[in-house]
Amino acid sequence: MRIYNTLAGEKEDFIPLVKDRVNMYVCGVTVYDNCHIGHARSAIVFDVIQRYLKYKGFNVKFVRNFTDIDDKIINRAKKEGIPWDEVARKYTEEFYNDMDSLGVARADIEPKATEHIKEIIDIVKGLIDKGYAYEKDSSIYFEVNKFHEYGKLSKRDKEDMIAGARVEVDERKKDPMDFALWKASKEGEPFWESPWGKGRPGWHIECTAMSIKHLAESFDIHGGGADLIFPHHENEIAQSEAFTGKPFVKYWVHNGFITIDKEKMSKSLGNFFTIKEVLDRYDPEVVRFFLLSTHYRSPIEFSDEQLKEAEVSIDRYYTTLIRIADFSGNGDVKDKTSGIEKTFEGVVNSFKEKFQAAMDDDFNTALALGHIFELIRETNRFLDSRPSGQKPSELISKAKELLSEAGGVLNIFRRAPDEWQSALMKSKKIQLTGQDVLNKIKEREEARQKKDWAASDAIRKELDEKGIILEDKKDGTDWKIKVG
RNA sequence: GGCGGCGUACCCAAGUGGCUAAGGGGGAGGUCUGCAAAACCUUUAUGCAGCGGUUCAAAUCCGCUCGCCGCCUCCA
Repeated sequence: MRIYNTLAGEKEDFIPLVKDRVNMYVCGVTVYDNCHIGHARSAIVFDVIQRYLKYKGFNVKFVRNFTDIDDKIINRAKKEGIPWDEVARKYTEEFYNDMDSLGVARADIEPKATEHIKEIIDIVKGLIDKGYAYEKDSSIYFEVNKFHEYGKLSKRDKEDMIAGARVEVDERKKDPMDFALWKASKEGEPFWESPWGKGRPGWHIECTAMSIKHLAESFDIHGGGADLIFPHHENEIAQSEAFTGKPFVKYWVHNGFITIDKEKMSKSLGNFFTIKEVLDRYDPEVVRFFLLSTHYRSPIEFSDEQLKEAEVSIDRYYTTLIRIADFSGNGDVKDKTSGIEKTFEGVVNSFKEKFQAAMDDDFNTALALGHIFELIRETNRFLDSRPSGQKPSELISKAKELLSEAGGVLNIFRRAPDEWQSALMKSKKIQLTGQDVLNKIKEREEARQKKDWAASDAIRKELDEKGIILEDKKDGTDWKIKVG
């Protein structure tokens, strides 16, 4: 297995610190507002990574934190006129609502910053004792100059950054690059007692405290969005390695951004969609599929067109499932082994290997989906050849299992076709009920018996305009939701 | 200004030295059908931003040019 390691700047063989075990920490969200679709990408990417590692047989311990104390939370509380911890509680709940919809599994441990104040204070104390941190006006700062490897993750040196002239000037710091480990609280702000007076933790220190506590001083994978590389993860490395004297993380994994008109989706630009807004129009599985159809490190352009394509793709899967269910095994081709069967057998037998090879190569979900659709196409092709006998039945059920297994890793393709149809009715806000449609089908069938094609086609057209497609089959007429 | 990434068909998107450049969507033609839909078949990049170079061999490595984006500030 190979993983792109931001620290190394290239793909590396994945060798966990302890054989067969993976300790993994992913930066979660700051709970001050509803999540947007960019948060969904990060959550889904690491959800799939976590699922795949478990699928491969690793004993995975997955930690994803909540930042529940921060300037943004305090500001939000002021704005809404409610207590800061009420803001955190509310948006933690919203986070769960969104992530549950999207099929993002709960992490094994989901720690909160405010539940680790003691651990944070201990680490800050330790850093002061070791000479890496200093106090100024009851706040504690990490002295970046003392940590000589500073910049090794983001690949830059201090001079470059200062030349950027965008470093915030804070008179209390010895050096503009120094960052706060502990912030003295201002009047009216939330605080915890500390050896330096009333204050609260800085942003970066919580991840050091929580990852060390729940995983170890050194662990395997640390993930998050690419925008966390600097300063957040760079600072985590500095304070963690200064504190423990050990390498902090072996593999740093970062997901790319979602863009709108080629620009990064972000709160400050205002060009974002919340998860709730998107889920109002598309089924969660569609969103998930869309996000997995591009490699996790590449930017992905958010667009209706692409979401509709994802919807069509998923529908193709469920349509094939229906065809498989309809397969009787009593085709009229008595033939032993056709060329089509040989091809199908080959695709079935090589699928798992190809799927795993794709996922083993830095979690290439886009390639994995390509293999999935090759299998779907071959399954349809084989079904079209109307095979009969036991071997075809076995091959088809094996194909079905393989699709289901791969879908399980990506956490898509988990429903029955009729559940998918119901979900589409909801997301497309179709007003008709199933019974309405059946009545129309019956009416049309009567017209068809009389060979009144005009009346028959009028009904088809009427339903089509309402988003319903009719499919005439040998033993009756089926209907489905129009996708795309 | 510093650092980094990207540019593959009409659209999306894999592919980072070597069989005929995955897969999906769209278009065109066809099979099937009362007509459709679905499915399948054929077709849609002698070429991977451009120009040079390395190599027996490059979309893939190197150099330059053009274009786009990100990070350097809270940010998934």
